[in-house]
Parts: sequence; structure tokens; C-alpha cells
Amino acid sequence: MNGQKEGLTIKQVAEAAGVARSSVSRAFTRPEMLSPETVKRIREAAEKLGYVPNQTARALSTGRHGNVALIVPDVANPFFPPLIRAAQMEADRSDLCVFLGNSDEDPKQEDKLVGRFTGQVEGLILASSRLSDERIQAHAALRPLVLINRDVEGIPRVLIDSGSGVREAVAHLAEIGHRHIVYVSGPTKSWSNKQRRRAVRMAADVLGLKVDIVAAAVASFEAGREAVGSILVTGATAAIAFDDLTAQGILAGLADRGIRVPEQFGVVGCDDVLGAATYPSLTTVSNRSVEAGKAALSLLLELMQSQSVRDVRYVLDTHLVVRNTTIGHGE
Amino acid sequence: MNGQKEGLTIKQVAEAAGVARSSVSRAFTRPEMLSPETVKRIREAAEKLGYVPNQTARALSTGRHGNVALIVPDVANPFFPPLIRAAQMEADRSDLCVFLGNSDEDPKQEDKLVGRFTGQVEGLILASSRLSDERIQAHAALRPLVLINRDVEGIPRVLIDSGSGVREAVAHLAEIGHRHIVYVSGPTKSWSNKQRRRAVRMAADVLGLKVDIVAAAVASFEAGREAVGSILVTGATAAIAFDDLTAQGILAGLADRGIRVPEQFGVVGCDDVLGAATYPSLTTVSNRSVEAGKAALSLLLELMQSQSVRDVRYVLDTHLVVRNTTIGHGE
DNA sequence: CTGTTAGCGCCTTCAA
DNA sequence: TTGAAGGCGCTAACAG
Repeated sequence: MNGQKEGLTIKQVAEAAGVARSSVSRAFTRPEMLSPETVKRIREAAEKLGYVPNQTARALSTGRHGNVALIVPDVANPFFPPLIRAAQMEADRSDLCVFLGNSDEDPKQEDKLVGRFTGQVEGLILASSRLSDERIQAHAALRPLVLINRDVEGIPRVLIDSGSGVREAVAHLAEIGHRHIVYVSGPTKSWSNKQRRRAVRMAADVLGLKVDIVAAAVASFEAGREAVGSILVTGATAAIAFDDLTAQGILAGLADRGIRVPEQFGVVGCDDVLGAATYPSLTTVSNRSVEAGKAALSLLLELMQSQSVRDVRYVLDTHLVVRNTTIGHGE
Repeated sequence: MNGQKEGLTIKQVAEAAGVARSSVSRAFTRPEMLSPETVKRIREAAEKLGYVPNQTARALSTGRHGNVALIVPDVANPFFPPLIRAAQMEADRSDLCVFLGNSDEDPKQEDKLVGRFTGQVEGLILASSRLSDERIQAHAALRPLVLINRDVEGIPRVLIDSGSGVREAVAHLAEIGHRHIVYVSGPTKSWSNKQRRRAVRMAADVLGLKVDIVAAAVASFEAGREAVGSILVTGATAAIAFDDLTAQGILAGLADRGIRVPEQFGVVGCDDVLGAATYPSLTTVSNRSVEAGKAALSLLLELMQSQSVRDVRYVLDTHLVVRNTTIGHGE
């Protein structure tokens, strides 16, 4: 079974089955146009020979390749793999092959990849694109194109709203008695960081909590650990970190000073990248990246079918996942 | 710039430049066959029109697609993203597009993916393949094929030898005073698991350590946590886990029981998937997955060029990364 | 150096 | 329902 062979074409199958080449073609693409028995005969002959239709020839003739491309800034950033996987699985259900591109956070590289893919795909997904609005629009004019976490008017997009989860986090902290918290910010230019910081500010205002901002130059374990000094001098009793990695760093810095979590200090991460796989397990904001990947691919499929370029803006809200860095086991 | 257009072929470029279609083709694929000025003229005409060669047509005619495929069991398994990224970057240097496949740990699915890709790629890489030797050999007969972490004779392969790092781990534990350790095993059918278990056994024998094997049904945080009971009854004072996730689970289970790490019990992980980003940071065995991805792609490139099917077996050794779950900060 | 001429393997009108 | 023929866009001999 599945003994594919080289250089095997419809021609040999046609001869073996005693039909014309066009019938062989139809037996695979439009069996309803042929009598059931002819289809059967052809399929059997094909099977016996180990014939497999040549995708490339098919694509050249129809313009349909059955391929899509997904480009991300960094495959190794733990935020993306689940998203990639979800998109993959969804593509699989439609028998599509997916090209993966790694832009390395570089607009030039991303542009190059799009160009390289565009000739052999029916559509693309750009996740957290680093491209300018203009370039995105230019590419979208050529092929169906869906954006993830990038808000360009007129281009179908899937947005993860971390604001909703962050607001829940603030409410949760208020509820368990915190009156003064700090937000440990990430990259200042990041869209997500701005969104999160603003959400913390607004929610804290509404609930009458005092909030300070502490900057962690970059989003990393070490940055979080080093920020602990600044965090503690504010007098706050809990911190919401830009992401989980930073939060883990804060946990380490706290442990260095013998401060117990969650009894003496509460910590909340963002993106739920570690799951429950740390100890103590991190209270964090869910990321919905799986849904985002799946939704983006579904959207792309729709786009590919009906060329109508509707202006879709699909927003996924997030929620707080309470684990053990804000409330102890017993409560 | 880069204003690609649909339905633009060599024909229009040929007319615009006043040459034959074959010259246009040559201007792009073999400029050295044309006079420099002709090349220039053609290229300018192409540029002005926004012409981009059609990859599909080219592939049909030459049999070369410029695509490769990489199939992994689970994109979201943190072991793979760095590997994928490395392969990607390497492919990029040769202007290759890479298809990514997720077999979902399922041989059938993997076989399906290979079949779907095989028609439009020049070669494939199978990472931790779940396929039978026979299927792998069948596929390798059709196209250049490189294996990662799978040892099939006659098929070029890149192997990460966790054995060397595991031996270092055992030596390290012996050196800091442990006399009785346990290996917490992962999936029994896994090649890596067998390799690691054997390495522990052998190294322990050589050093005169007592070693017990405790099975964690699957490799996961929860499995590790639940294994702690069985671990403790053996009387061992340290554990080497199949992977980092399991090790984290063990850490959690130990903490549940108030057992301090590393003072009362030592823990070593495998694969260095978390980096130093946990607290206490995990002593573990490096994974070399980046090198593996890069090497696999280089190997594939060689294979694709010289059809000589040499029996390459490229082994990457690993090393122990000592952090804080075996030795405290002070030492 | 450059033009002419066949295909690559398949799909798809158009007739029969 | 089936066959014949042309073409998708490009490359690769073969001439000139």
C-alpha cells in the first residue's frame, strides 16, 4: 500500500484501464461525471500501479495549490507553538499543506518570506506581523491574508484581548485583600504591553487600588528577578507581570529574599505559557493562542472560498487562571 | 517595489524586452548564457512590469520545487520549536520553503502527511518519527529523507545522545555524595527513554551506586508528581527524570511533602527545556536540538545534491548543566 | 549568444 | 458518459 512511484502519470493509468487520460483525471477530481463502474476500474488500476496525482501539475493547471503559509516572528517563543499547532490541525482537516516561516522579528525577512511563499500558496496568515501597514495591504491585495494580533483596518484579523484577563486579575487581587499593586511592564513599544498596562491602571482606578509601574527593560526571567528590589520599595503587596517569564523571575527574586508566596506577596503572570508545570504554579492570564490559530485558519478558508473581502475583526477575550501564587492551597 | 501581479508571464516580459521567451527564462536562471546587456534589459522590463517567475510552472518543468518538509510529533512540545526554528533558518539560507507537519504522535497521521508532502518537496526531515522502519525505508526510497532521533540503518540520521549527559549527571550525583538514585522513566517505547535508562544503569554500576527504576506512565508534570511516592519508598536520595516536565512534577511532589531540594533530595531533568527560568532552577541535561535541526537540514541539502545515499550517522553528545536542584547556592 | 520547439502532468472546454 | 485537443508557465535541448 501507498507504494508511490516516480514518473507515473495519468497516461499509464489510462492505458492500464483502457480509457482516455481525461477520464483518469475525472475519476479523481469529478467522479460524479463518470459512471460508477468506470471510476472503480480506473481507481483500481491506479491503486495497482501506485499512481498518485501530481500536485504540481494540478496546481499549474488549476491555480489551486492546496497550500497556505503561516509566518511568525519566532517559532521558539513559547507563545507561538500552540498557535502553530492549532492552525496546522485545522489546515489538516481541509487537506491543506502549511508552510511555516520564521521572520526572526525582522520586517525585511518577513517581506522576503511572503514573497517566496506567495507564488505557491492560496493564502497566508501573519502572526504578530512586523510589517508596515502598507506592506501588509500590498500583500493582502494579491492573496487572501489573515492577521493575528495586528489590527489593520480592512484586513481580516484575529485579536487576543489580554485586557479582559488583566482586569480580572486586578479584581481578584482586590478581592483577596490587596490594596496596593504594581505592574511590571515589558517592552515599551509592544502593543500587548500597552494594552496590559492600561488595563491594570483602569481596573485599579475603578476599584480604588493604588498601582505603581515598574519597568523590566526586557521581558525575561533575569529582568523580573532584578525588578524585585524596585517592586518591594513601592510597598505593594502583589505584582502583575507583563508575561510569565518575568513573573517567574519575580518569584525567584522573592525567594532570594525569603519572602513567601502567596502568603506575603502575590504574583500574577500573563500568557499562561508554563501551564501548571511549575511550583508553586503560577496564577496567570490565559492566552487563547490555540483558538487564535484555529480561528485564523478558518477565516482564511472562508476568504479563499468567497473572494468577498469582508472586514472581519475577531476578538478573543482572555480570563484569569487562578493557581497558587495568589492564593494558597488551603483557601 | 515588489508589486507582484497576477497572470504576468515570461511572454509579456519577452514582448516588452523584444526577445524570445526562452531568453527571459535564461535571464533568471542562467544569466551567464546571455550577454550582460540583454540580461539587464530583460530584468528591467520584468521589474517594471512587476514580473515574478511562477514557481509552480518551474517546478513542473524541472522537477525541482525548492521545498522541503519537516514533520514533528508535536509542535507544542517545547523540545521541538528550537529545532524547527534552526532548520527553518538553515533552509532560508538556501532559499528553500519549509512545510511543517504535526503528526500528533500518530503513525497514520504521519504517513498521511508524508504522502501529502512528498509530491511537492525535494526532501523530508522526520523528527522523532513514529513510523515503522519499513515505512521509513519506503519513503526514503522515493525522496531524500533525513531522520532526527531515530536510528534506522541506511537512512541518514542525526541523533542526540542524551547518554553522555546522563552519565555526567550520575557522576555528578555520586560526587556530591549520593549512593542510591532512581531513574524516573518516560514512555517505554521511546528511543530516548531507553537510551537514558540504560545510561543511568551503566554509569551507576561503574560508580557503585544503587539504582531503582520508577515508571511515570507518560512524560508529564502530573506523572512526575504522582511518582514521588514510589520514588521515596525506594530510599533513594536523588532522582534523574526522563525529561524536565517530569522533573518539575517531582519537584512539586517533593514540595507537597515538605522535602527540601537540594538539601534533602536531588533532582535532575533532561532536555533543558525550561532554561534557568524556574525556581529553584533545574539541574538538567542539555538537548542540542538547535544543532540537530541545523545539521539535519544541512544533511538533507547534501543528499539532495549528490544522490549518493551514504549511510550517515551524525551523533551529538550532551552535557550536564548544573543548576540549583542538586547543589545549593552556597556551594 | 539567441530563437524555435517540445514537452513537464494535469485539467477542461468542446464534440461526439 | 466519454474522448480529443489545447493550454497552464516555464525550461531545456537543438539549431542557427
